[in-house]
Amino acid sequence: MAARDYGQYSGITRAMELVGERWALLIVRDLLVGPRRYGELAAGLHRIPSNILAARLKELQAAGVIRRAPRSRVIVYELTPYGRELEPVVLALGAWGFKALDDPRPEQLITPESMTMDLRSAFRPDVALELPATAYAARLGSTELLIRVDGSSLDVRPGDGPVDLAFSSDAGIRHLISGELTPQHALDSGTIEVLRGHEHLLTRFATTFHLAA
Amino acid sequence: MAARDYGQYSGITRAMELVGERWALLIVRDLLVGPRRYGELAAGLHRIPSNILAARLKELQAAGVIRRAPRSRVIVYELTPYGRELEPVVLALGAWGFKALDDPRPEQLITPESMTMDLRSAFRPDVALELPATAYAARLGSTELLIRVDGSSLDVRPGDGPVDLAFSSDAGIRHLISGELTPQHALDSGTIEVLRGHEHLLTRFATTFHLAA
DNA sequence: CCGCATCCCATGTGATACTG
DNA sequence: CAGTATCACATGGGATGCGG
Repeated sequence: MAARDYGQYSGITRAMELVGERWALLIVRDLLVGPRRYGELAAGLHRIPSNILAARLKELQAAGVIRRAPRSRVIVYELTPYGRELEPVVLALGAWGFKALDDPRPEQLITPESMTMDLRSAFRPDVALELPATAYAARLGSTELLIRVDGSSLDVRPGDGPVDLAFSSDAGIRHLISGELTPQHALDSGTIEVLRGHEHLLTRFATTFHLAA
Repeated sequence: MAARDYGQYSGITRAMELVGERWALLIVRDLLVGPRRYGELAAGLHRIPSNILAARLKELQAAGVIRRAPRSRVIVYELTPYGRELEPVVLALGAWGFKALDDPRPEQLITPESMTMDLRSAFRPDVALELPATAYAARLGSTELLIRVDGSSLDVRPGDGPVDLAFSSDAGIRHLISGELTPQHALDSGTIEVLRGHEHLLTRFATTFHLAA
């Protein structure tokens, strides 16, 4: 149960002891989107065995990363302030791993939480600041997200609504975000289909969410 | 041998599949300091079993994170350009874990590589830019580092030399870096002993290397 | 000697079943 | 719904061997 230690006294080894075990940072990732119940975490990480989820939740509590909060008679897990300080770590990992994505295999799912954090990883606040506030609705597979960019702030949540640009896409959208695919090519190839709004807003999207190689 | 996957299509899960296994990011950390031979890696990560080190090196090569390079008739491992892009991840993890350090246990070692990366984690380029170029020599336990700050750039390497301030310290230096301890208190309590140079340069050190809580 | 490979055992993980 | 219990198995840890 105790996190095996590395026999070194350093910041990185300490971090690995606290959140380095399998699944731990994915739990943190999902909790960065918002507080979640046990069942919601299990659903978002659909391959995690329940005993492992239970074990990780205990370890992360002991490490001071998460806490159980009673919200209106149900138990939810949420990050502590210290746990929330893992956001730069998760975003950096997401940005790095995003570039190594290849075509999705059929059994690989996209959850609202994972897609939200991927968008946060790719978000460029400095670029967004120069652009007018814009709302997007994006659909990948079965997950629909409402993406609101206003100044340098980003808000992502599940669902749909009145937006400036609504589009659906397949996983090829990663090439748009990495700059390997122009918005026009993404449209021509059918990777992205605009449902509502002006196509030219896709360029704004691609500059707002961008991970250079 | 194949990294077990998480069944999700996202940047973070991809990253965890590539570098999420035990010891992997510590190997990356040490290689961020510079190319290393097999034996040097094994020495720097003194608790790693040799079979695990060999397995990780193969996996990291397959992942495109590291490569074997022949240097003057010996084999060294070094990061690929893509592997070097893990630096923000390692620094963020180091900065986060550093704050969770408590007193070192007797079996915990400080290696030149771990200390170098901890210093890089705490380095404030924007602060350093406003200060005159300064060279420090720091000793913690048996590791001696020569730390050169010039403008916004930082150079750390093992050894000693002519510096503006030379000091030795125990692990209590973490309180100086986190701001819980003033330079004066660090000196008074014996946590830090100035060997050469002016004591007031310790304040400069503490503002250059700082991790706010 | 360095750079691994092999062996064996302890531990962590995964799948499933089960309970308050 | 929120976990526990159980058991088979994969991985990690430590010692040792071995070829170039």
